[in-house]
Amino acid sequence: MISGDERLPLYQRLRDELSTRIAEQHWRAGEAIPSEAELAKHYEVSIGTVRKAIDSLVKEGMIERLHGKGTYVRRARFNASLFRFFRMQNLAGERRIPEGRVLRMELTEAPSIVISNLKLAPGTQAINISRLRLFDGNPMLAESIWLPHDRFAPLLALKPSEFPDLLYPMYEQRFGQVIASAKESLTAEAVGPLHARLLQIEAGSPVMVIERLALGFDQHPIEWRLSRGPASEFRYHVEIR
Amino acid sequence: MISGDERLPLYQRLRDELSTRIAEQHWRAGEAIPSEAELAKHYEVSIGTVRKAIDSLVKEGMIERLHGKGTYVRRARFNASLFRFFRMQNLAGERRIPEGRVLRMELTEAPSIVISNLKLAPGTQAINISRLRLFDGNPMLAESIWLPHDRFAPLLALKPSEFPDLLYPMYEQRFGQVIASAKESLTAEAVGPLHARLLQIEAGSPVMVIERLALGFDQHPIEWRLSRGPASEFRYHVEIR
DNA sequence: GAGTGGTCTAGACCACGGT
DNA sequence: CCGTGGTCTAGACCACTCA
Repeated sequence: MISGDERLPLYQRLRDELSTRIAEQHWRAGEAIPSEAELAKHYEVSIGTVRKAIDSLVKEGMIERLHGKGTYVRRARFNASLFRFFRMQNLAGERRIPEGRVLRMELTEAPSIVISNLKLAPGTQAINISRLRLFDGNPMLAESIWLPHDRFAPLLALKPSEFPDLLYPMYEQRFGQVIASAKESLTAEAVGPLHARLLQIEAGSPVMVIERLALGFDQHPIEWRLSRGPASEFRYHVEIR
Repeated sequence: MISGDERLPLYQRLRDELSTRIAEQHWRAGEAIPSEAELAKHYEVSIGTVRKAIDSLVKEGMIERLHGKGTYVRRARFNASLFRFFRMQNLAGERRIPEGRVLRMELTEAPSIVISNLKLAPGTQAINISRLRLFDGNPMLAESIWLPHDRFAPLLALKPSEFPDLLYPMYEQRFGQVIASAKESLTAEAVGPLHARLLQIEAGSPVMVIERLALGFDQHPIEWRLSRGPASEFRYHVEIR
């Protein structure tokens, strides 16, 4: 027996049910969910219906099938996504993780664009982190990261040197905040004096501007960041169908 | 009876079979393919297998299901894709088609980047079109379009004023070249003197550079174009999962 | 009402991963 | 060997479109 709107198809209600369970961390990231046969028996539906529900969750990237082993809740895997931006300069096409250097962190009143993106109440304070990403000591990206205070308060106790290069795994381990998807938007602009200095490029030269809103499984906003990098180092690829 | 590698699953061989038929224009764009029941009978497979094959073609965007009507071969619908780049400045979020003004067309030796993208033999000549796209008379995009001579030779007889605003429908109607997908890549740069003049912007201001390789159903390259537009007018959106 | 795609079932058999 | 997901079948019934 599955709850939910009776008018919806069974496999969709089952999809919602499983999706909710995963979002609630009933099954954790990296763990296997019950087998298809078990789910079919428990929810009293045919195995074909279970497969259809699971199919859609796989397509959404929430879970992962491993033939002969089971169906697993996916771990956050955003590490690679950032690399879509970087021009692969290394001959081997290496995917090195850029060094992350935190310049400043403060609790401050959130500007309106952060308020609306993180869905905060007007006048709320939020955590703002300024960070530089570097390859071989060369600045590649200047990031301004905004986090809601209520979910990330303990973060303020950290020293800049204690931040890891990749933040999302830390969000998951220390705060239980799993990034499931993100929306990005890209523009370019002539660099201003502040970022020209940070990125060590000539004032007025073109920079790519990347806005990213990172969301949890239940679509609630977790982090908003604005990044700038020298345009010459960026190339973004898309396939249109 | 379905041909193809016996080791591949049935539904995948059926997918390939249907895909080939569509690419060969056995069923034309806009027409319906046979019903699921008919296909199941003809190929002597169960209807579930037919549905799985059709599912994957739908996901690829080659065909489209219309409940109660049939399954149709998709028409090229690239008109909308270009708009992903434009900042919607109109309050209503209108999707107007920008005017296309052909500045120059010539048959000339293809540069190496065109050779490799269009898979031409070295030293081959190709058709090059310079075109400006405008909104309300304001230049938005300067395009340099490259086409293989063998497929598009009759195009050279056209006068600049005879070109339509949208080229892909013309490719389809006059040359039987259907654009099925495209690969794009985005960068930004400081504008050079030539494009500054064309786009009527200040020399050195940032422009978005969009490279697009347009492909047919069988993945052969049909058109390569390089477009530049003022960065302030562009915003590109992506969802990462 | 005839014909289409959409949902759902119950079960057989295969391919793969571990023990 | 067992348990997992992957393929495939044959058929019932529903929802939608159009004449």
